[in-house]
Amino acid sequence: MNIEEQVALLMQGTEYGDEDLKKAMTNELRTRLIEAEKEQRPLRVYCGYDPTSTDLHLGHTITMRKLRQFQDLGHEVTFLIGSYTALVGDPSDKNKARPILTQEQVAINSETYAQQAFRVLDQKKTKVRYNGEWLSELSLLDMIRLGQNFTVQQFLTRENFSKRLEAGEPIYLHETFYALMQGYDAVTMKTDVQVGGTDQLFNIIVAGRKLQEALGQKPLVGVICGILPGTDGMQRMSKSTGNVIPINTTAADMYGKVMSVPDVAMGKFARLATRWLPQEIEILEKEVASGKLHPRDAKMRLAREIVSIFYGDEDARAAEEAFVHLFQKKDVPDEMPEYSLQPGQLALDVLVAANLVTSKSEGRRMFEQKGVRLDGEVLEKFDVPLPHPGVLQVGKRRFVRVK
RNA sequence: GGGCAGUUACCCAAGUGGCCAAAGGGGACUGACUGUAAAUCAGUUGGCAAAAGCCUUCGGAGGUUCGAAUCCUUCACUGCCCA
Repeated sequence: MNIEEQVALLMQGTEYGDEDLKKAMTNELRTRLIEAEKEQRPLRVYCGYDPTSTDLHLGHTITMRKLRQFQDLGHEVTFLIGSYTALVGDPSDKNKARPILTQEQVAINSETYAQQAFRVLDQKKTKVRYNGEWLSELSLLDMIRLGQNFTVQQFLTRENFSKRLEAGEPIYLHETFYALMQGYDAVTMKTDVQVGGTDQLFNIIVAGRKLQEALGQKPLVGVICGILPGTDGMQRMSKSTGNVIPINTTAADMYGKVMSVPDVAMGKFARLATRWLPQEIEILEKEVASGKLHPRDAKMRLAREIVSIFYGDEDARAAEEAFVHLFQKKDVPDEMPEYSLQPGQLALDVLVAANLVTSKSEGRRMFEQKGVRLDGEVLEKFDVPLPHPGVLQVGKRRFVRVK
């Protein structure tokens, strides 16, 4: 791949909210790549992760995908675990009381986190480090010195803070430390390129670069990945909005969840979550735009690609088959939880006992709304015993095999 | 430290003694239509109950009242202004 192609790939899916900044970063990246090639050395690339949660979803993996691209081009990638920054909490997800993690928790979380990450990253080529390594060494005086490089105004112009200021929401002092700590990470590792999400724009572009410059290093290139929307296609994928595609699920579930993503978000998924090259995506989009390819079929390719990243080609193919079987041919899935019917058990009670609904009231509503089916037949009555064993379905996607 | 305002269901938000399980919006769910897409339409959205109804919920605790989300006391949290 020539340098221009590399730049195109590495900048794919990035978002800076400012064309000039994007241009500047693109140019700097190009320069760095040329330099590295000349000097025969890999670029030092990193992205930091706070191991606050252990359930990774697709949204978490977009920066990993970006790291992987660098890896594949021969650069040196560090998977930095924010063992210390996790204690502070990123201001970008405010208003949640964040439990202070103990060292053990951080260790455990990091372990599972990394495990899931290595489905995207090449484990052999990845350095794993913890920022507690150097951050715990900082004295108060060191911290003050770092702080001397920044003004309160710089922080207040940050959208995240200015919005809250305007809305009269709290901004805690410690939240400003977070950026400093991250900047210090970049300095310590003599970073060439830092990858992060748009929520990290400030931390990377302002804090990291400025601090490196102040301490005599060449400021890093920030590669800011765009936000992956969730299954609703609009909002950022996050657990709290309930629109996530988890990593630790089944191939079939993942396939289905990708299929439920609205068409408009397909481009973002393709650019952020697949191994596809810029030209390939372009061709795909053209075919859809010209009507040559049905959007559904394009999405099926997308779903298959994403599933195959995490579960391999074989499982991805099987997931696709199951999907066609289930939704396009309106069949029932092969695998589903089972429930043993108690003699004389009322239909409503079966729903509750089999965890198809969370309360009897909800169950009643489902009956009233004709959302309950037994072997494909709508059940009307809930206060009678379940007529016979079979596949019990609530809504479109909740199934239990009653025996 | 002082003054003022606020805390309502998943989220935003109305409600200032009974007609309040609590308006409206968003989200979510169900049904129709479809490609598990979008858009649209109809409905549901605390729990128990077939229903009438009963129970729990408006930041926490206590009180006034026949009756409290609404009034009083106190505690906690947040914002604004002053220091």
